[in-house]
Amino acid sequence: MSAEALPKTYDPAGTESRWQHAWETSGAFHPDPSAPGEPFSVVIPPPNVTGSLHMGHAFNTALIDTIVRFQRLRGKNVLCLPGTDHASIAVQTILEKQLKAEGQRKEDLGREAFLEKAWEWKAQSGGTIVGQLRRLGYSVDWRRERFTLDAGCSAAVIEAFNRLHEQGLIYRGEYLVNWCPASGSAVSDLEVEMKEVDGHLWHFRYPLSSGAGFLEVATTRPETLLGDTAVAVNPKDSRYAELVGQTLTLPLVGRTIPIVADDHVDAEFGTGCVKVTPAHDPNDFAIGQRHNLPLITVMAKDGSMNEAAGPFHGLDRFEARQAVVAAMEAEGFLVKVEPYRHSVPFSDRGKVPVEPLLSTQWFVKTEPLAARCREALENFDPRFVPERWSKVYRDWLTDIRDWCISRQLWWGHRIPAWFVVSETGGAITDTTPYVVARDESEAMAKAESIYGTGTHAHPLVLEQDPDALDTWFSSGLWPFSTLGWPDADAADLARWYPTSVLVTGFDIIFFWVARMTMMAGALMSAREGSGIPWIPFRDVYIHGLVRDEQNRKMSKSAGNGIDPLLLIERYGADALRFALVREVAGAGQDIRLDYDRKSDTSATVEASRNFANKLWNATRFALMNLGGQTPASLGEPDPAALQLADRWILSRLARVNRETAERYESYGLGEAAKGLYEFAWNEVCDWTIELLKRRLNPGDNPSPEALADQRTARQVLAKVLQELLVLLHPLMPHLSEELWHGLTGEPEGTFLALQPWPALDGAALNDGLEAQFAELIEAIRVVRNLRAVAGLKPAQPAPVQFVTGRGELAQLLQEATADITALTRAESVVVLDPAAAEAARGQRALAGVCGELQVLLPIEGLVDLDALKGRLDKDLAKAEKEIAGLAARLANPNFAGKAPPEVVAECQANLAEAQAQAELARRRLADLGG
RNA sequence: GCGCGAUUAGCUCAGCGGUAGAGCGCCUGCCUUACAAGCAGGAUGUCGCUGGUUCGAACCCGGCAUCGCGCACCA
Repeated sequence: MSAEALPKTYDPAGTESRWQHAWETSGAFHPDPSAPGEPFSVVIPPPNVTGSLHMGHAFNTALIDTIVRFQRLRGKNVLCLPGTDHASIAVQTILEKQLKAEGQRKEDLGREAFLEKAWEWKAQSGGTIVGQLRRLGYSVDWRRERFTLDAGCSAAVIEAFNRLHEQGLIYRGEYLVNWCPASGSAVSDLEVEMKEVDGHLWHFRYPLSSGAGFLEVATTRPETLLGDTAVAVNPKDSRYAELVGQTLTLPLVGRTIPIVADDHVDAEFGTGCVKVTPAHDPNDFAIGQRHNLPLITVMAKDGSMNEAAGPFHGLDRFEARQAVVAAMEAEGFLVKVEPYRHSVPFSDRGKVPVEPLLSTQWFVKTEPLAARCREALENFDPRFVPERWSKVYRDWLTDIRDWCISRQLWWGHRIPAWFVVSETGGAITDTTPYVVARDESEAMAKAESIYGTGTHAHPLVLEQDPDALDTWFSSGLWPFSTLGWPDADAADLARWYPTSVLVTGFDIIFFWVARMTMMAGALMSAREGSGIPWIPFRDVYIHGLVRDEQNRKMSKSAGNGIDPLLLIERYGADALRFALVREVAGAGQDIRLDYDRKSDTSATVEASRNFANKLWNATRFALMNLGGQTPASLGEPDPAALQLADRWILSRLARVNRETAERYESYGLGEAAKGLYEFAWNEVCDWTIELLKRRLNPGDNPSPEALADQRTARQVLAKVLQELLVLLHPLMPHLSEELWHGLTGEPEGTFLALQPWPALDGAALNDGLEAQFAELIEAIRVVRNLRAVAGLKPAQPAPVQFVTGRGELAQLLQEATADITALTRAESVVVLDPAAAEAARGQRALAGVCGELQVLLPIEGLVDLDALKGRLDKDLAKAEKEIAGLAARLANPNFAGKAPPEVVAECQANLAEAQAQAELARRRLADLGG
């Protein structure tokens, strides 16, 4: 690319798609497991195929891609593996909704046709998502793309289920589960959300069987009284002590139920009597177990009342509630109704209250697995970043309940269990025997070994469990199923397991992180003897959520999501990525992305776009000034030829190189982004380029010295820019790739993405020089400020005088005279010692002080006296304020006595300087007055 | 109820023991041949409140307040 061909503003659209295409077709991110380099691997959290990606995914993507691109530059053998998740319940909900709109039910289609539709949906949604990920510039290996329901992942699920079952970690049984009537399936505890709702507390009287009165109970769910099998009181409650053991007659039903004593009951709450419905409430279930109470289920799986509900049979649970209350009132059992605000469990997906329902389901026995994970955590395995999330993880793994993994859904992994239905008259019942196997023939073999081969008239008949597995069961295998497990010899698995880091939001620590570690504990710990860790990732980097301008979590369901593509089209993928990463700071907090919904604009992303444009123009400047040369053809600058500004920026470059690498390495991504932004914009563009301009353009008939210096300036500019582009590449991959090619002239088949991280030039680091240069910058700023105060036109030259008694500073200014002239439009630059300045006293001049330096602009006749005085007054006030503070501190004997000597010394030095400043300002003011 | 986080400039957020910072916004002046998506200059804060530790606290410790989140949950 030539300088002339470069437009003045950066247009991301074409550039980004071109490099995305080039990277992918060249296989740049398709690693070879046998290639050299320390392995570094990440499996991406697979997005659900429920439509399209939102800003949260873009955020996650930006973070992961920054990390893996950095590691690639560091020479690691990097695998970043993409994929999507089948999201069993979510997708099925979507599809059923679609069917409903067409007046159909999934049963009308049948399982096979329904699954066909689901796969069609997957193809469409998955395609959209993959397109979005590509558009972000994700440097993943698309050739290894996976889907949780693909053949490999499915084989892994079957194997995992079998092994866990063999280990006794999976069992089937009848328990109270969270039943979602909307989706007609059991869900896990994690898929239940407690919501505060305004309800009622109904107080009912239950008559004692003896006829000697009543007990009063209160409930938020009157319909469940039909299934009551006891009333409980606290054993220490003297009011009811003698009633324990007696019985009541359950109203409407007429059943005789006992009064039991149980610690769970809070005597202080309400009347101290609790109706007990073991088949419809988890606490009551526990009470029922302790007291051997019968379980009476009064509700069907669709949320309606069943036969056991007698006259209420067929009513929906909420209709039944009203009907039961009415009946109770009619019979005189209703005491009162109070408004009552309480928590109700809702199904995450179905958006309806879940029903605790007795049901036969498959479970994972979690405690042994959780214990193993807790133990590993003692050794910081995995290591959470920020560390505080490890406590959240550990707490959840403590007192964990068994995990219900079966779902009455079609879309998902069908449970690899076969019922021997010939033993139970051809139907699957709760007592039908079953075998767990890898496939039907293995199941048959297993069944035959137990039940015999059957007879011709009564053959052994198997039927696979119709239910599917919880999606998170397969997601839990993701870090190893994607690498080839259960094939123990899989090259990818051998090379890249355990993965290096898992990057995900704190909202799925339980869903995913903990499930993955538990699954790995059961399935990968066999490798323990080999010395390879089984925990599926070394680090877990937890990030926050993207929130909208009103601080709400961005989500599709809330309708406040922002389509990342909208911002990408407007500002470019790099700008969006940079904006997202730059907002990340500190300890995994949420980030707020400002966004104007009316205009679809974002000031934050726009600022990043402007930064991209700044880099574009800096490179454009270089191309116009390197005389057609490249960094390689120019070569490294000769250290002996370097000027002050050269040595400064090279020192800064080396420091930024080191800092940036450290920040990328330690997940300080936001800091890395901010640091590079400041370095590039302020130090490279505002100072270095401005300082180099003069030397890059030596004018007509330049001297040999000027030509040599031009070459040095070109070398410095080329080196700084090229290195900066590498450091920025993880954050702005497309732009940096484009500019790097422009700068280096490398052919398309070579990629910045695969270059080595620039070696740290330790010799260039120079603290003293950087401090000195900061003084020079300050001096120039003071001059510019004085000019602005005086109202000088920018183009108008003015003489500049510096006064300082510090020889070293004087020498620095002397050396930089040409630079100062260029950057301050100085007519002349003179450096005086205080004695010489004394002789020149009385001249009309603008004066300013900075540190031990006095800056004078003697511009007779042009001076606005008031402005001049104002400036000096300001300087004086500032110095006096500082003097007051420092003097007070030093006057405190405790300070001198207890503070570290270097702090005291610094304080004294600062005081002396402030006093000198104040003195200078006073004398100048006096001069003006006279 | 238990736990976690936040509270700093108009906005979004850094800073986490030694005299308060950035970006955006705002004010002033500039189309200076890299960039007006820009350049130069400037203003802006009892660092939530309250005790304590310390020579010294935005920073450490105790309490309180407000907001947010997670877990648990009493019918």
